[in-house]
Formats: sequence, structure tokens, C-alpha cells
Amino acid sequence: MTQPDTAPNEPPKPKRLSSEARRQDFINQAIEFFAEEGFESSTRGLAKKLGVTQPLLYRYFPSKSDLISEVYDAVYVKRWQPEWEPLLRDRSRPLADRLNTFYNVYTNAIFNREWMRIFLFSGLKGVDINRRYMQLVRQRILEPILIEARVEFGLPDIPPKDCEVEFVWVMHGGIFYYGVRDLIYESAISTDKERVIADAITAFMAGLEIKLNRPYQT
Amino acid sequence: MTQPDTAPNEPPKPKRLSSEARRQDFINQAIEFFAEEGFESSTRGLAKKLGVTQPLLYRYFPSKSDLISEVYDAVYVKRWQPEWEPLLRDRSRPLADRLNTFYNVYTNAIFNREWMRIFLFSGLKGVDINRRYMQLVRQRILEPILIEARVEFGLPDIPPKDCEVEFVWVMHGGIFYYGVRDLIYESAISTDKERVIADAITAFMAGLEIKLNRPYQT
DNA sequence: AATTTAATTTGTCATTCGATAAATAAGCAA
DNA sequence: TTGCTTATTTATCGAATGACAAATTAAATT
Repeated sequence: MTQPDTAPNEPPKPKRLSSEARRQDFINQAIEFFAEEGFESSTRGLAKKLGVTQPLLYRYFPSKSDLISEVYDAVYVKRWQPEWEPLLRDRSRPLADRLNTFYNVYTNAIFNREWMRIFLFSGLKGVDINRRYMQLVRQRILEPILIEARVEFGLPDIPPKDCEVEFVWVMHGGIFYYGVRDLIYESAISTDKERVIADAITAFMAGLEIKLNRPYQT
Repeated sequence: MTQPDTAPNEPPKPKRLSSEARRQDFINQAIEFFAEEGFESSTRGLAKKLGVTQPLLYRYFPSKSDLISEVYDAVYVKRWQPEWEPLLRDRSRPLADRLNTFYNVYTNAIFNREWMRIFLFSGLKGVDINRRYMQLVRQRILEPILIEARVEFGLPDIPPKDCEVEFVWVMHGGIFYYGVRDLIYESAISTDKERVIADAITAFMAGLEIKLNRPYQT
């Protein structure tokens, strides 16, 4: 159980975390705290959760809103995986397969209580990073899906129409809202996430084929 | 422009609203206020919007949380229309038609900034009325849709399976999330609500037919 | 061990919060 | 008008809030 504090001739293990590591620890716990209590909750409540006094927070963050910005950054930016887009664009596999894989890994990243609640809280606050996230989803996920679909259906490679993007959004939103029901409202019925995703994609692909093959509609 | 205050031999028009009418006016403005600012916002801010002083609120409502309960009631309960369910069950029309009509009138009722924001705020607070609303949607909308679908597809009339309800939830949630994007995130692309709904229902019906005709899957 | 540096706490501030009591103003009935 | 009732404001309480300065403790360095 016990480990030597340090090997011979090595620098002694610091008893404290580095300033940066401690800061990160504060941010991680702040994610949990604000996700549960909302961003209006007090810095004293957070300090209590951290086991420190409230003024200490101001040693690590200039203000409450700076701390909140770091929380946003840790949740929105750092949990986004760049490999998601190439996964969707891998034409060696049928699009339905790619969609199933993608939505399983994507929801593995975002279907947790902290992420979901922070997303909803920040959306209600109307913060800019929320808007940027929605644009990221559109550009890196939804529009690539439409481009891949046109290729798979043998249709000409023209840019997606707005109402087509909207159609992908509805599928995406349906899956997303399943996560909201599961993790926020705790009212999901089936917890078989893979099955829910597979069914949503089946309907989406069927609907998309109908939709894309009606060129006379705007 | 000017009107006589009262006709002869009629009781004089009261210069003040009745106590109950004033109370209702306060509730209606409180809906706007809390929808925009969140339930954590101060009673002083609300009083300012009402053009009265803050202690006056305590003449009409015993406490802030009582006022909030009245807001919930006005939004969740009083805006629910009982005729929605019979509309879905009207077998003289094809189910896809009924779904289109229903989702157009349903979204007319709930796709407004106040309703949406109050729903999201209360969901994050985990209040009981939110849970009850989700059950209402399931029992009065989603399960009836599944029953009607089985009839239309000529399938035996057995109770809906959980994963089937989940499938309807995903369609419902996709449409709902379109409203969230439009009214909360203000990131909706197309504002042609009817079209978005029609496309969602096309995909849903196609997917549902596939799903219900695979009896060997649980 | 002595000294320096960084981490943390104590104490406190001005402001804002929900709520109450008492004073005032406005409408109504006689 | 006069008196009564209700509506509204003024003044205030205690608690909680974000933030700051100074004092204290603990670790690291010499």
C-alpha cells in the first residue's frame, strides 16, 4: 500500500499539486458544481465543495465569470473530438453504418449529466460559446452528413439546402433530446441507447432518401 | 376617442382592476419576466417590470415560490388543450395527416419564447410538474400515436413496447428541439415550420412501418 | 535552522436578496 | 363631506452575495 515518497537521487515529490494542476482540479469540480446548481449559485457553495475558503478562488480566477468561462471552455471545446468528422466522411463504409458509429461515440462524449446541464444552462443564458457550438455541429456534423448522403444516393454534389440541414437537425435533435430525457428529466423509458440511435437513423435514412429525390420541391 | 366612464343607470366602472384580475395580470407578467431572467431573478426586478414596489407582491402571493408555482400552473396546465388527443384518434383521416395537423397546432401552443424557456428552466430545477408534463405527453400523445399506427398498418392491437414509445419520443423531441433552436438558441435555419414538421413526419412514418413490421425484435 | 516564497484563511466591505411591519394613499359607501 | 376598506409605499431586518486586503500558515530553498 505505502509507496516511497521518492526514489533515491530523484527530486523530492512535491507535497502540493502544481499551481496549474490545482487550478485544473478546481475547474473540474466547478463543472460538477455549476452543472448541478446552476451558474447563479454562490462561490461560497463551490468553495465548500472544494474544501477551501471562498476567497481562495480569487487567487486562481480573477472573478466568478472568468471561472465560468473556463468551465465553458473545458466542456465545449476540450471534449470535442476532431476525429468525428473524418469518421463521417469515411466512404469505405455505408453511410448508415458511419452514422451509427458516430452517434454512439458522440453520445458517449456528451451524454453525461454535467455536459448536458451545462449546455442547457448556458443556452438559456445566451452565451456566445453556445451559438458557436451550434455552428460547429452544423458545419462539422450535419452538412458533412448531407454531402455523404448525396454521394451515396448517386445525386449531384451540390451544397445542402437549408431545409435539408433542418431535416438532419431534427434527427440530431431527436437523439439529443433522448439524452435530455434520460439525464436531465430522468424520464427516459428504454436505456438501450444503441437501439434508440439505430432506430432514429433507420427513419432518418428512409426519410432522407424520399426528401432528396424530390428535386422539384424547394 | 374619449368614452363615457359609464352609461346612465349603470354601476360606475371601477377605476381599479378587481383583486383577482390584478393578480392574474401579475402572473402573466411574471411569466414573461421569469422566462427571460430565470427563476433566480429577484422579486425587485419583477416589481420594477410591474411598475410597483417589491413588497406589494407579498400582498398577492405569500412567497416567491408560491408565485412561481402559479407561473408553472398557468404555463403547463392552462395551455394544454384536451382536444389534441381526439384529434390524433380521429380514424376518418390517414394518420400522417392527423400527425401533421396535430404537430402544427401543438407547436402553435408551445413554440413561443416564454413557454420554451420556462419549460427548460423548470426542467433544470427538476420540479415535479415538469415530470408530470412528460408523462402527460407520453400518455396523451405518444402512446395514442402508436396505437393508431398499429391500426393503420393492420397490426394486432397490443400495448406499445417501451422501445416503440422511445421511437416516437425521438420524432417528438426532434420537432421540439427545432423550437428550441428557433426560439432559445436562435439558430434555426429555416423558419418554415410546416415544412420541418412534414419532413419529420414522413421520416417517422417510414421508420415506424419498418420498425413495427419486425416482430422478432424485442 | 533560517529564510523566502507561495498557499490559504480571517475579517470585512458594499450590495442585493426575500420578507415583514408600519405608514400612507386611493377608492368606495354612507 | 365622513368614515371605512383596500391598495400601495416607505422603511427596515437578517441573511447571502462577489470581491478585496491583511494576516497567517505551510511548503520549498538556502
